[in-house]
Amino acid sequence: MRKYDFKDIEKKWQKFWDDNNTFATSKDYSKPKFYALVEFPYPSAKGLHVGHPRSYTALDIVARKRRMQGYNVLYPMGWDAFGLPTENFAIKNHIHPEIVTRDNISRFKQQLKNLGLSFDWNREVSTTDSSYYKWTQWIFLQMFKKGLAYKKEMAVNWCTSCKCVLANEEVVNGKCERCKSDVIRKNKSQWMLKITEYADRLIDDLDSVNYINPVKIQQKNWIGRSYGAQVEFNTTAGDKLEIYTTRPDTLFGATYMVISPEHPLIDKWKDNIENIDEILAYRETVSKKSEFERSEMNKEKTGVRIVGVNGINPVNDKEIPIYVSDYVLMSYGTGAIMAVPAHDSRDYEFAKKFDIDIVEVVSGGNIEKEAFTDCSSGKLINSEFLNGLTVEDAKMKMLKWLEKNKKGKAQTNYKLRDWVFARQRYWGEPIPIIHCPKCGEVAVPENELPIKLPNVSDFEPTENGESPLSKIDEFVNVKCPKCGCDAKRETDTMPQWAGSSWYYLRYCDPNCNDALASQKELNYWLPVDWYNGGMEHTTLHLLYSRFWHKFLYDIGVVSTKEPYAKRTSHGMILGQNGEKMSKSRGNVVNPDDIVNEYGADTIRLYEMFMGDFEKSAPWSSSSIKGCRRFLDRVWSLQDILQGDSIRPEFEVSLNKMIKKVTDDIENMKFNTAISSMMAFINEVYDSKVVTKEEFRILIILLSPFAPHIAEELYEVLGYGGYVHEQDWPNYDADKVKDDAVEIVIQICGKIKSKLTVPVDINQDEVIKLAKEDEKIKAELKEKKIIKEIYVKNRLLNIVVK
RNA sequence: GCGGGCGUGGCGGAAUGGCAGACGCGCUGGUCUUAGGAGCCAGUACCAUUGGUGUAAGGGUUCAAGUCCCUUCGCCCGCACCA
Repeated sequence: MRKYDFKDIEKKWQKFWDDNNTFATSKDYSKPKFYALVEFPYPSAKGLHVGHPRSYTALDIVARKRRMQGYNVLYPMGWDAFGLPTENFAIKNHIHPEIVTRDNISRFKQQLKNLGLSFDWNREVSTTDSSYYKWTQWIFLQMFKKGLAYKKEMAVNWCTSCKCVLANEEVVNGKCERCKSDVIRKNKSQWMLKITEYADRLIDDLDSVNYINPVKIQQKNWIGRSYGAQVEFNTTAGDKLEIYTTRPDTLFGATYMVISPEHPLIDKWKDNIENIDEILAYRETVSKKSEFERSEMNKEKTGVRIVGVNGINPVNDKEIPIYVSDYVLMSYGTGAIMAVPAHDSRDYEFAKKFDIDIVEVVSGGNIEKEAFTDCSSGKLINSEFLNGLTVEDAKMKMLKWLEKNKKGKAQTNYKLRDWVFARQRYWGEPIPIIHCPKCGEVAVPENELPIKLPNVSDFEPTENGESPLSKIDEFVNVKCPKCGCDAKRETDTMPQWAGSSWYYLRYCDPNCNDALASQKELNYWLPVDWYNGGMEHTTLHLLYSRFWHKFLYDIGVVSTKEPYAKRTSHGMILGQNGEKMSKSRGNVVNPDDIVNEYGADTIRLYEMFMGDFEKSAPWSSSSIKGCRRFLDRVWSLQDILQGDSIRPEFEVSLNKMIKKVTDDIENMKFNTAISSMMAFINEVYDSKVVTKEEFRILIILLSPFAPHIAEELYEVLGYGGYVHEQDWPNYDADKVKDDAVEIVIQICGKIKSKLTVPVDINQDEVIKLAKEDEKIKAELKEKKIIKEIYVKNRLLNIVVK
């Protein structure tokens, strides 16, 4: 037998698959389809991370298995290639981002090919190709036409280093998610997408998809729907002050009000407010705090009472003070609240500090000590017509009262904000809009798409924060498509999330010229059957792409309400020391090195074996040797090959292995699938023989995990054909059971003895046999049997006194 | 603070409420070898003498709990005053 030369073997089969287009998606639409999707990578200059293959190998295994089970499988790959790091790299090194992107893609592609992943490379897409972003722009135009894309002057998150607007989601602890620089607030007119219009559907339709639970929960929390009431309070200044509350039942307990420092009524009341200087000074201090400081400050509440204007509680006409405090946000609800210190912990803290009345209106807590916020127990008190009701009933009754007396109405609010959809950068999709002095914002005619990025040498952001595109006159100056007069092109570009919001649609028909993909292909392939990706994309990419899909559904482009039928998530791979891999920690593992030293099959196997797929796991350079050793042992089975058919005494373990591997792949329990194959070959080695058919089944089961060695062995052993063409083995349900089983005999739940009995024997026989057992006899002596519990093929528990 | 998850040998991790520690790493001993950082074989939770104890700690449900319920502690992730 020749040595297991993984380098030759892997090179040989990778070339074979490439030359023969082995994994090209079939056009045979009569077959059942299976669309497997993994998040396409951002091709950074750093190259592939060992985390990438974890996700890609997992669905590669599923895809390969499904092909062998007769499905028409689409398993594509592409590049999410617009984005800041490439642009910053380009600026620093004076290389055009297009060239940087091209080089990075070719490196990534080679690295992926070295892993033997069965992607259909004929369907490769890149978000930076103009034939691709033509359709990104097209989707934007459809949103613009439906009023979902709009411009708005607003305070935006401004990264001082990137010189760029960030979405709320991209700001982490007041710092830019990418470069960690300070983020400040800046007023700017920005393109926005009205994702809030889809908030309800983005929550409610989660019921129709098979996502792992944490993903559903995170999406729901992010959207943050709450049901409550909008209530009008009169003020002594005459103006009405609107507040939002989720606890209309506690209105009788409202002892003061709070408005946000940015609230416009402050300016209106300038002349009524006796301490206006103090209020404006407070507003000034607050505005100077960065978002980060503001959240750091949340230990101690601050605020100032407005002297000269009071609010009037609509339910009892009592005058109550109004405060200004930064614990109320202008961006949520109405920017004003009624404060019920007895039943809200923030209001409680504030009231204690400013010595404001605390009126208990729900019994059951101890308001001397803390706010009572529990809604499930307690009855209303001190609340006139609500007294004695539960919180739920009181809410309903108060809502009716408010509506009847025209003091308020039911109102649903969301934490979700509209999506800031513009970046003042070069390396992104140009927004296809023209600003005309007469017609305003005008859509670029669809036949002029794509609006290509002009090829320039200077892509540094401008000092005033405008996009570098604004410096290019021939790009900027155009005629208005409507009236023909001189107009200017929009120079902002789209955020990185744009291209990744619909890439799974393009894979269905990547070369389509007259639509983002043809109806026929979309109808056949949608929805994605299984989408795996990281938890870090749950609130950004996943939400955005669901939003775009729903919009495309509404305008008739796609026929499913949801893009992804199933969403799973892989855990992170940590460094050897259990910390996140990073250059600064010096714990980065380069997949190329592992492929070189151990081979692609070994790294694939190891990443699937290292632990629970959904949990993070530290890299171990010694554990990986065990996986390599296993492949060596599989290879060496050739030494003990003897005989043809499956030996009768191996029927059971073979069928058990088939069942285990088959089921475990579907449940993403790749680690135990592999361990069952390890256990099988250990058993085979103990018998010193493997037969041709036993070996063949093992090779087929192993092939999705370690495809190169499997192809090679299949060929070398002369089974005929290729392993990837074989049918996935079925197990025989009758043969996954042993003839005899070992049954545990317990006395009062403690194991006292074990019996080997024929499978499926009945309770009476087991009890009879147990009572003949010497150890059990001794245990039962002078004891009274109270109860006998028999679990078939497992145990007998005798309870005695 | 809120939401989610987790806590099992020296390590990664297995266990439809039914034999805790599968499988792998590491370690120990043996074997083959000029050699072994290769291979193969055996052993490997803890305490002790038959036997007993063990799944973060404590309590509960059950004939039976790593698994279900309650309390506490610790770690990880997400969100940060969302009224």
